[in-house]
Amino acid sequence: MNETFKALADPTRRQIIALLKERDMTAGDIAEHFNISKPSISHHLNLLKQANIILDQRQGQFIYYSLNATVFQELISWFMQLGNFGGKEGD
Amino acid sequence: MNETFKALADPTRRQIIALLKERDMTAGDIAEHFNISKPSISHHLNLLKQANIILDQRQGQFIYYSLNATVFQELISWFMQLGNFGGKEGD
DNA sequence: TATATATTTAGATAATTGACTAAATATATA
DNA sequence: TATATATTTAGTCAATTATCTAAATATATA
Repeated sequence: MNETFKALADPTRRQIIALLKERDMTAGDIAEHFNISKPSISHHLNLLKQANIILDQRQGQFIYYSLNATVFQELISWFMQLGNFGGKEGD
Repeated sequence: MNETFKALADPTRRQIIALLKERDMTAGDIAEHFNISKPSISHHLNLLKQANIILDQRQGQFIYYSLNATVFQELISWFMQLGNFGGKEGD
């Protein structure tokens, strides 16, 4: 869980997540949306992968990245249990 | 939003959140649950406060900290829109 | 006022992190 | 095999962060 939160604690990585929400993309496609070097993007992708937030799948020369919805479900659960959201209001 | 995610990206701070989920506590009460110095705890509390995750309220010599549920609602929304969770399964 | 308790602020330091360039690896194709 | 493209790995460096001790501030009370 710590890896996951740390992975989310960076604006570039959250932007990558936002991009992957729209469609699966290659590392190169993703890199083109930023002003930072490809190795740096690769590093961010790696952290997101370690955190289980994204999945990768090689297709020939390309590696396609996609979101792993499962992790977001878990995160939502984590937040839900904090606030007793949506539950019974009885004290 | 970045401040919020960064505040969550630390195990000590998430443990503080877990403690405050149970009941409001003074800075000293919180510090007793950890093996780190009070100034360090104070620093973590400050980051959580900046991130709007906790609220503080002085009562005499003591400062009581409590969770700010509003922020968690916002975070849940953030995650929800990523995965189209719980929505229409069409497409 | 003087003293005790609760907490924060200041300043220093070691560890972590995000960025870079250069080099390596994997695949496709001539 | 040789070459081109896509991506990662390695190594370095500056900025950020978590921690500490010492000192300052705020409140309560004798």
